[in-house]
Amino acid sequence: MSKLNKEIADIFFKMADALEIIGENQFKIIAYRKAARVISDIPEDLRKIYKEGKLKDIPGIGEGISKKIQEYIETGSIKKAEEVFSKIPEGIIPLLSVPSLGPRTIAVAYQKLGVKNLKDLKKVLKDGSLAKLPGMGQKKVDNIIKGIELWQKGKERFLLGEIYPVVEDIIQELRGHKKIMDAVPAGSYRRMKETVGDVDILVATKETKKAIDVFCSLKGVERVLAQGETKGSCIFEGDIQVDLRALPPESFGSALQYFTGSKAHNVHLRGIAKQKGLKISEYGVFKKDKKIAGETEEEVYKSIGLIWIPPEMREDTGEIELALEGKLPDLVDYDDLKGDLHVHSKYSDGSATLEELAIQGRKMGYEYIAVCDHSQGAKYAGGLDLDELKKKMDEIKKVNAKRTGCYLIMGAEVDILPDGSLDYPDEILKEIDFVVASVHTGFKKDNTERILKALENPYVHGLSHPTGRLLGQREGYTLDIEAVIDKVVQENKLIELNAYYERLDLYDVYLRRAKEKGAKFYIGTDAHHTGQLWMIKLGIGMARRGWLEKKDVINTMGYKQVLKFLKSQK
DNA sequence: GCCGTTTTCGGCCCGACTGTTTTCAGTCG
Repeated sequence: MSKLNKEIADIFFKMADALEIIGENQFKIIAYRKAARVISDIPEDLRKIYKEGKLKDIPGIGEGISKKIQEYIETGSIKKAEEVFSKIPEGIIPLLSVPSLGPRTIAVAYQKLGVKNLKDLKKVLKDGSLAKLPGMGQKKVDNIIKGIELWQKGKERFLLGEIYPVVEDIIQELRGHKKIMDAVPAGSYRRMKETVGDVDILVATKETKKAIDVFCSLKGVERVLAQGETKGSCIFEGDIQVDLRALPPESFGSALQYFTGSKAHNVHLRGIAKQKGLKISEYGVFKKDKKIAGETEEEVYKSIGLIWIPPEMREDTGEIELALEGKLPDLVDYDDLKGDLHVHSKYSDGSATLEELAIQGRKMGYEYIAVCDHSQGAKYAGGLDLDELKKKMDEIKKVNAKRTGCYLIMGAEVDILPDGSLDYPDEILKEIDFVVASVHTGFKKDNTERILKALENPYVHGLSHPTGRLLGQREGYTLDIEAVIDKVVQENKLIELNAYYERLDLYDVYLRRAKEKGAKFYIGTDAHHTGQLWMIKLGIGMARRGWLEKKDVINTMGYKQVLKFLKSQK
């Protein structure tokens, strides 16, 4: 997302929050949130769209908001927004995310008790003054106090890759139980979002209470928070909260659809249902009082005239319109990949030998793994000098000749130097079967020119972790991503979808953009030991979020075909 | 504030639960 888009989206998000506290019309608030979300999802700079006079073509942006965008582009601020923000203190807006505390209560606390921030709020909770106000009471106050504790403890979301193995284990265990007919994770986890708040799992069962009891006594459970008839909630190792909902099979599909979200996707679906005189809830699709669907997700979608939409696409960014026409993309699937195209070995900073990688690759059902170790300048990561490079080439030939594992492809992750040249001379690059280039230094500067130049090198196949982001640690480096994508396409190069759990780079918004522009992709885990190769699943999830199809991802080719393809690129 | 095969005005997504009440407002997912 461009810097401008982010600034404007942030203002609209904040406006929605502020208007909520002020008590503005609910639908106006929804409109601002929708506009903010849509803007966050647009890869092109709003300035460009504005100049083309096409702001109002963006769904969710009409007369009022387009004028405000124009005002921001021309003057750097929005009068209406400043006016709204001046009405309420800065410190109370974040309080909206405290569980059990909503905009109405915040407004009352501000107006009647002068609460301006978290500190003030804690005071009026403690001294009993909030409890005395009409409509309030001790129980409400207690819940808010608990809410604040929860909020302060668990502000950050988990990275998908941190919780993925834990959740997969839970799912396997639940599925193994005879009273449980099916167990499926829902929510942002199922949509494969790169960060996840808490995890919702749904089970289909005729004995809901029993299923909840099974869940609450799983081996990984550290603490049981709630254990009722249809819902259970536990803290698992690593402070991961998992909620379980047990449902009868006849409403499993509608519940799964409902709890998978996203919220925006569901709101849109309900609008369509309503137009048709139908009603969707977690219990099913209803025509008047008659239930017409609910057992499977497929029939829920079908009942309102859509084909089933893969969970990773359910963000209301155009997938519903396509599903109405029956024209969804045929997404790359979790078992489509024939190999991993970015792995490190002991030669640089990985821990596995070449043979170990080959053997593990075969176990995973791969035809090949590309071993892309660091280049000579990357001293911090044990980059290979020219002698080591030669040695590695020989060893790869030997391992491949033995056929004990999958094939290894001789690769290198070559540093892009500050001037845009590469960290091996061309006559060496020429000998390497798969050359990916990446930036590992100089994050503060604008890296566009440097990357564009590197992409002109005839021996480079692809660009690795293009934005350089590290989730929860740093934003990507400054980069004109549109220019980079254009260059990749123009030079017939590949873009990496780096599946390492902290990277997931490129990510959904830009993947879609790059696909639209005709780019091709490879997926690599950037694994540094064999225990990280499973992360390919995170990469495929992200690919699906970016609407990539099998034909867009070269890892779907077999060994010979992929080698041929790489040769054809030079 | 957005939007349009019942509409340029009058709609805009649904149900459960909780806590405060005695018919409902607020919060959540």
